[in-house]
Amino acid sequence: MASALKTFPETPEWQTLTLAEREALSEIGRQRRYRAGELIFHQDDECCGIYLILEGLVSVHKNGLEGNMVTLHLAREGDVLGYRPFLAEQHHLASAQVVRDCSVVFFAASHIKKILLKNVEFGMALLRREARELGVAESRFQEAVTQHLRHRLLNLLLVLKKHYGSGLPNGEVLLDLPISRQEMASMIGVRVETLSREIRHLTNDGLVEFSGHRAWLKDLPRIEDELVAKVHTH
Amino acid sequence: MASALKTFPETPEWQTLTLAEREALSEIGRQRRYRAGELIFHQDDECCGIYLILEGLVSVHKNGLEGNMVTLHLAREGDVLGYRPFLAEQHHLASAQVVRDCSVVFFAASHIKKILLKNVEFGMALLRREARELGVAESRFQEAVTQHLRHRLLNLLLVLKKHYGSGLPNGEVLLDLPISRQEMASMIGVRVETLSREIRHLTNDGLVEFSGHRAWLKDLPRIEDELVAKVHTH
DNA sequence: CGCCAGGTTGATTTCGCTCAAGCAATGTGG
DNA sequence: CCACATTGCTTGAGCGAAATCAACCTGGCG
Repeated sequence: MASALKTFPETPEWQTLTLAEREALSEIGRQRRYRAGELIFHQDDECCGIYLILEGLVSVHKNGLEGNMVTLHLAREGDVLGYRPFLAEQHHLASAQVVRDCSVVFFAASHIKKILLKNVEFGMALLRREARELGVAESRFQEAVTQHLRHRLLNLLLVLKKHYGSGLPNGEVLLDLPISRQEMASMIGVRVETLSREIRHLTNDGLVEFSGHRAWLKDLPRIEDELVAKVHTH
Repeated sequence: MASALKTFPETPEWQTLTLAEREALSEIGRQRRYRAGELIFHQDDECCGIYLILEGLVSVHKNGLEGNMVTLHLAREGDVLGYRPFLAEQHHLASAQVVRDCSVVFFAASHIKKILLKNVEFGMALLRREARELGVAESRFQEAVTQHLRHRLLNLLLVLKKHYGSGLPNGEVLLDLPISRQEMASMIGVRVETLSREIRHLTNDGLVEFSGHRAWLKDLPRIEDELVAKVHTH
């Protein structure tokens, strides 16, 4: 299965691998496809290895005890799933559900561990990656607890802009949202209805415009202003 | 400064160190004392190394743009501060403020990095530690966003119980709270007044009793029940 | 003794949730 | 092709939880 060889993404972690290691991984990686809606793994499942997404989109979410769900990540082409429980030697603490059809390669934990023990650079890269992820998680906690919905939504839009936004000639930005309102809501920890209302408010304020899964950021400077200055002009 | 040698805590990370490495660290570790209220490092400072707490208590908190503060950790004897920014190669994203007088050893980043590159087991232990921390952070986000104050407060009390609780003969638990209401409130992301009220509610329900910095968990079974079953009997 | 920080309480407001309905787009079976 | 479900999104009314603002304790401590 040499085809997988050239598919390793250009991330710091994979770049630390030697040619031999890449070839070995290509041999043992099990590739398969998932359709939208399928679960790649489920919360509380044992973690048997990691998943490299070659193509598609996956949402990683966490369920509370009474069905309360929160989305932790959107994982796309080039992203790796399940490395946290693998490194923590824990069961999965979240579920991975396919949003758009996926092609995924699975690497068994034992193989990755072997590389980790031999290739110090690989471990260092993972340490860095994890540490940054932890920083993001802590910021998100801070934001969830201190910031209003409006702020969190604007923030989410800017995050989505990175991957799904394209600049228009007039300076506005077009977002091709890959996810439903439900998913958006659960990323910032609110109900769908509340999200819907807040979108209306932003629209009324002339900051954005929504139509289905398309969104325009009409006034990027003002959006960014609000996020840093937090000047409420109501 | 061989005195520091025997002070390495019995955590998985330090246990991976060889005798030679411990001795080397003891040589280069700079020990000093901090008084309550002092800052060990400040958000946005450059991260120059890590801090091992030999004694005392430190609160790690993060400030938003408009003075909104959230407490991320309480670090005690044996805990390490600043390893996240060190591994992430970022500036500090939080401040560390002394709650109770501390004795702290500082290790410069370059020395730790040297060990990391030589001792794979040390790196693996850190990977595991970080990954678990990340799991905690994600759970906290989930909890902050989906759970009510009451739930979060009960949870906090059980967390504090681990280090500051002592069982009484009658089955109750006595907590010697090391922190102020302000600090408690900022750990669960609410205002002090709101915390105060919730404490009263819990007291009225016969679950706890508070007096200054002492708290009794009067009915542990019911507290634990509420946390898993989430049966609201109001 | 008065001061002051930390803590509590009360009144009011605001934000987001719940419950319920409506609506548009899509699918499905007769 | 139409009648009818289904699904995703929006809107409204009312409610409840926590924030805000303000006053008031309380216990150390100079």
